[in-house]
Amino acid sequence: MVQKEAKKPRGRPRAYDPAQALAGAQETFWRQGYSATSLDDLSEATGMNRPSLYAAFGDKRALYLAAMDDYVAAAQHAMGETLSSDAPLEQALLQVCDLALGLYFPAQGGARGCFLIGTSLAEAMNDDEVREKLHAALTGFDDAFEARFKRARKQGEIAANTKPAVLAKLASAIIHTLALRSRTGDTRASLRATAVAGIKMICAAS
Amino acid sequence: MVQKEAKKPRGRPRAYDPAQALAGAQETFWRQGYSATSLDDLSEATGMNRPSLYAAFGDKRALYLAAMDDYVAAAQHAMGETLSSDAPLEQALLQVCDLALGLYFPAQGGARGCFLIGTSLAEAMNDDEVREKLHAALTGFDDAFEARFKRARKQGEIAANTKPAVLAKLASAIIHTLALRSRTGDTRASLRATAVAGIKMICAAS
DNA sequence: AGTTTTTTATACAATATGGTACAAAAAGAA
DNA sequence: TTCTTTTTGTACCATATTGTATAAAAAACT
Repeated sequence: MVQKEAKKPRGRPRAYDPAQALAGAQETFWRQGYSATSLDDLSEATGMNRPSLYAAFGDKRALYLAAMDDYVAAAQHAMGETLSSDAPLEQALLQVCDLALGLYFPAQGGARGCFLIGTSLAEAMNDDEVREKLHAALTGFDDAFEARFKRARKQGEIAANTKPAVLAKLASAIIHTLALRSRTGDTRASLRATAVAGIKMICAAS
Repeated sequence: MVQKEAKKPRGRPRAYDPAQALAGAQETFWRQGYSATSLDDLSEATGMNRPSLYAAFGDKRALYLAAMDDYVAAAQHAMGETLSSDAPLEQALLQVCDLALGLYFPAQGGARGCFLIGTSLAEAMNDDEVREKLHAALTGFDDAFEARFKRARKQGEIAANTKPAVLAKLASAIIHTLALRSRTGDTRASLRATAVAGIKMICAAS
């Protein structure tokens, strides 16, 4: 246990939970996009009033960047966990796709696609930091796939003359098409079928 | 010739060219996104003042929808032309990717990615008509690929037991990853390499 | 109890934004 | 020339939006 309630802070206690507030803001950005989300929307989604929002996260842009970081960190972690399992390559890749589909099709509230691709892509041209963060995130996913393909090659799951970096880009392309299409009205089942076909092709070609 | 200047209209002549104005508005939406583009931006980009904009296109949303239609029609047309050539499958697919890359990396002004994926995806959650248009556009690209794969199967370019609809989705996935990544800072050369690898894999697996 | 510290809640200011009214301008028609 | 038609240009309105000032509230500290 990591020292819970180590010491009560001095002033009036916060009326919100920071992590929960960030999650609420993230959800709102996710659904509406960055520019189309107002501070009133964020205030309502977080349960925080305007001055508290500013004190806790800074301005709207800083809050969005924090939401990006949160999303990327969670996705990276989950992906890393999944790909580091002992499952065979094809199965592991499909598990990553299912992980993604789980994010894109939440249990309640209707399809929402990928937070990054759905919202950051539009802002990437207006904000260099957003673009760089997005680029770094996509590259990070590539790297995770590449590491798994390297292991697969070493373990003889795929041919020795295959290129892990290239296979990783193609695996990412599958994720990208899921990320897009899940936000446009495609069904989860149809996307999973595409993912299965893509993964089979990648593994068969290796 | 299709009767040029058939008859001069009655009132004061327009100070703008409608097609050129639409192109200017499209470029602005493309770079900044829908929500982040103001009427002042559009007024400057088109060279039209506000009332003329409204008279010609309706409100901001109608102008954006017109820009979507214009983009989709042009893309569909170019893709159809390219895929209807006598070029072998692999070459034709690569030509489509080069077509896309040409759009995503204009001769001047820096990379901008795909208009649809870069801007419509963010609005798709706020506007059903945008989402449906986007979905129809992506499906249209799928269909164009599928038609070419069907021809390839009939002509013996690919195996008889392949599924054109599935291959089309995977070809679209290649386009999608190019559309995304070109907006995040990837180089055109690196994306073309990914496209080549993806197309080879699709054709090899068939 | 009184002081200090931190957060909350309300209100407000400055600007940005979407959209429109209205008169002047530029053309053809009579 | 005079009238009609259509577009332009400016100004304007109502609202939305971002960001902040200020005082009350809620806690710990002395």
